[in-house]
Amino acid sequence: MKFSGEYNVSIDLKGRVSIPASFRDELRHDYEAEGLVVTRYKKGLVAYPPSRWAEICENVFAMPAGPMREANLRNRIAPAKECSFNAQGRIQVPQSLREHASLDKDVVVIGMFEKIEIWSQQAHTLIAAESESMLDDDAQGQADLGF
Amino acid sequence: MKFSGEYNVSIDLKGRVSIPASFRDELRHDYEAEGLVVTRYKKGLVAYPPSRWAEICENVFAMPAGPMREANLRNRIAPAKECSFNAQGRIQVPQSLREHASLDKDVVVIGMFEKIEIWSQQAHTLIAAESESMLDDDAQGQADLGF
DNA sequence: ACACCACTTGACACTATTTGACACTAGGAT
DNA sequence: ATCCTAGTGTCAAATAGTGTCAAGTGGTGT
Repeated sequence: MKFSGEYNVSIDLKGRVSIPASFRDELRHDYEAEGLVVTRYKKGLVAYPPSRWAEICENVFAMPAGPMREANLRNRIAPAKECSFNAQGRIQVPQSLREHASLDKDVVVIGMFEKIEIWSQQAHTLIAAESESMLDDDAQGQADLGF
Repeated sequence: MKFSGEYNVSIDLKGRVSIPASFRDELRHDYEAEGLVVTRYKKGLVAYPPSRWAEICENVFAMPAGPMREANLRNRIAPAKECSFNAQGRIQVPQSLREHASLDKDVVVIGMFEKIEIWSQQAHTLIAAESESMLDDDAQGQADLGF
């Protein structure tokens, strides 16, 4: 049922991140993929099944030339790397992406249905707090949604 | 799979820049080239496989005489230099180009499909932050693209 | 509560790639 | 002619990435 759940995982000393088994199963069964395409996203990273990624690329390539297209190419498409799982279910995240997301030891991996987000624990705490206060401020919206 | 990925590389004390092995492989296999043509581009540099560069030159030469053609000749075609790899996979970037892009110690090399961009770390941080804030401000656009 | 099992993590050895260093060459200026 | 600077070729050290093993961890079912 798509990627979901929040996992604290660790990164080994060479920069490999363990991807939870449930996500790997999901990928194998629903996408027939043995890897993920990882790229920058805000102060963290996102990962997509390769087939999803191909669609996104199409969309970006189809944009009219201009600063928006440039920005997407430079900050999303260009830094992306396809990473495959090793025997233990880890992916090697390239150094530049690790640095971008300040991944050092503890990382949080979150299933977001179509995509998977990867954050440093600090960054995740921050963004989660931000989101929480947005929700707090919108009690009506929450109620309307049925929460 | 064309050039892609973002790499932090360093420049040696004589002005040679290491080109990532993956780009060199790509060049060898898809372009049968052992070097790159480097030229100015905004506040940084771009590098093209020689065969691509030849096409670009054709296009510029074919332009009708006028200030636009002049500008392209002066700022893109004229400063270009074909650089070949040394045994360690480095290219010697001419001084004038190094100065133009303020390359001193840490440089960022980015695969942009048909071309490769080369920035000083500072310049890249700047331009990436700019692009990121553009993307942030256009949440709808990002969603439409599938991100 | 216990034993079991699957998953995650740390570690290590090995390979590939990148980097710093140094000696050497060519060309320009004095 | 000689000095100085910029560039070249090459070596070897350092760093980064890969594959794999085995110990740890947490969850499951009985």
